[in-house]
Amino acid sequence: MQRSVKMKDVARAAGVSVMTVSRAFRKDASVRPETRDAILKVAEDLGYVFDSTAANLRSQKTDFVAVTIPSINNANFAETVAGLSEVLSNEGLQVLLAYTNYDIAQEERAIEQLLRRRPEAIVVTGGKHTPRARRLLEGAGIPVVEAWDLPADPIGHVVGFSNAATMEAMVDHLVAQGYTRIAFIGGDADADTRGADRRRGFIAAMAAHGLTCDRLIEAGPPPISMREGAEAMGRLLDMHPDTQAVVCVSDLSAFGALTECQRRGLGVPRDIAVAGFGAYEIANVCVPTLTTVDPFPRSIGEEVANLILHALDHPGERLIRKLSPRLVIAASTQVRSD
Amino acid sequence: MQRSVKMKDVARAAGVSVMTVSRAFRKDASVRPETRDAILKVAEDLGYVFDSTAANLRSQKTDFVAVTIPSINNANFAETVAGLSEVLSNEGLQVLLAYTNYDIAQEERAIEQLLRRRPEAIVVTGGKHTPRARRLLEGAGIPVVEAWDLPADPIGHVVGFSNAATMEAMVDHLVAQGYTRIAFIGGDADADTRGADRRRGFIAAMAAHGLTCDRLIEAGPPPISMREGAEAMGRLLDMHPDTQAVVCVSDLSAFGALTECQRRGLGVPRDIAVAGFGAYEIANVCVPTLTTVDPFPRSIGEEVANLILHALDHPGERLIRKLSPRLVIAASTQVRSD
DNA sequence: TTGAAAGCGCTAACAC
DNA sequence: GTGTTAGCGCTTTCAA
Repeated sequence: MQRSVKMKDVARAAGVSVMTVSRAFRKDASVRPETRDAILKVAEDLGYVFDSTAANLRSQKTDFVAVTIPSINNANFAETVAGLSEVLSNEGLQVLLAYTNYDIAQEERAIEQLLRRRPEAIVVTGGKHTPRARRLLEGAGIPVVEAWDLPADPIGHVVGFSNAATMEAMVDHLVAQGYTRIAFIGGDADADTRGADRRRGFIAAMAAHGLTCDRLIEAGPPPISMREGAEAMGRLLDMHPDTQAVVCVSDLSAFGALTECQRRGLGVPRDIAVAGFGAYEIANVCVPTLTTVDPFPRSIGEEVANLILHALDHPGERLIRKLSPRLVIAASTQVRSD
Repeated sequence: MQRSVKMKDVARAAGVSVMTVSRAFRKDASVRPETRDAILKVAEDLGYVFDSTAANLRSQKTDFVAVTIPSINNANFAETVAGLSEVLSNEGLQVLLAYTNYDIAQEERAIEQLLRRRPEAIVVTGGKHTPRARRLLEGAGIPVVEAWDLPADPIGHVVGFSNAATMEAMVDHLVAQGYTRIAFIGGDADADTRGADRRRGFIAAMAAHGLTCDRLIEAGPPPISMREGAEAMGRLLDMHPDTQAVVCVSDLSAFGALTECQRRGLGVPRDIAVAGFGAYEIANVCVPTLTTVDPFPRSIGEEVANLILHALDHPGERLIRKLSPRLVIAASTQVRSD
């Protein structure tokens, strides 16, 4: 089969002008239906594949939406991207994805590369960026969406929630269950900004209840794995054996912590309560089920997509969509009453 | 900041021709170092962002590598994409990702859309495609890689392994442990071809040992979740309470099955052995740790990337890279000897 | 509904 | 090391 069959070749074979072939490939253009069918058949027979690169240049439209996420290997961000892709692909838009590895310097590089592709809009995870990244986004001339966070000084649109505030509800719940010696397991404070916000929220919520906050365990650089969660739990139990409850920065580390309790013969929640964040599937399947926070990651993606579609039609508007994660109370933090 | 600052504007501001600006943006081009630095500074000050769409058209190079995966929300495929992206991005190549939802009709549409973007190479997961998808790939005139499988009739290059063969080692191990009444939990036979291959391999391996294969549990359309694994395990235990071991199509369903045993008060491996596939992190963290098969998903991605880099320099060669997954024996299938 | 001419913003090719 | 000319494969624009 031929490489580089062009519109011109299809046009010649179909006995029409290139412009008519061009129209035949656009669903909204006016071409006689029989002409279109004939052209598409000829194109298929010749093995013609439409060349977007040329169309993009001439029409100054790429139908790309650029997205940065910290890591592809994270069920929450993957869900967001899945929701985003699904909505956008129905509108003929394609996601162009880049990873930042939880590093704003890498984010800056990713943003620069992505903007060169001339996307219609760009979505970044989180609200902390290098000054240059911020400048690039501000000057891009396209809708910018910051997701998964509520930046104090947004660049453009926002679809997110307060990571810190989710910890209030969590600590309130634990205190209501009678726990007072509560620990937090999380990553390095500065790298994963959403995790750091949760830690900050945890500390604030403990203070609001007049509780001391002397059990903050560092589990290393993000993302915190199950194994790191288990190791951190081991250190916590060694240092503070009288801990009554532990909040983990994610369900993955929480599950790791849970297994460490299993290995040590500690009952959850009988001897110690464990909670996570993210409403990963495992939280709902493991034994006991894990108390967690559901940030509705797929909805975030869908909301971002809908916001972009709206913003492309209504330039100038700035939309802030504040979402409300839900505390999901499960067996791992509930005092049994039997 | 200005939208649509072009090379021409940078050239004028820097007092050089556009061609010199063009050269300044290519690391290999010959420009006087001082000239380049001056140009890049002027460009940054003007807020110029290089336009790939124009460069791509003129140079007939996009630096895209197209990739289809069944689902983004799968740690194994995510690892493959991560390995692929990392190696390719070092060479200035960017991954353009599309999802198929384990559906070859959707794969065909994804391939068509991806080829319109004129990628330098295309990677598809698996070796089963619609006739038209196959024709598109064959006629694309770029390196084609089928990954995660060993197709009987490859389109181009291959980086994969025999999913069926992995089950031989698994069944051999279980039989060596003394198990004979062994079940398989998997998805619908036709959708997830890799899962179907594992089931086929399981059946063949059982036959090779002279064992009957009357415990094949259908857990629904792929991907099989933890929850579906748990439900399938429930059905298995209800129908065949004397089952001694169960092989699950993935670690996620295996973990679900494990939790179902926990809920029913069955000891693993004391009362029943459980094994999975994929070497997901959970297999190495849960209690007991799960016997599984490690297909080295990140290596698959890295191998694919290296193969593509080689193929771009050596057209005409056809490379078949056959990988060997490793059986990882863990606590969940080992008869305790204490 | 269809066609002809012009050009999107870069870079290949060649000249100096 | 730098500049000039032409053109990548489409779509915009205008005309019929």
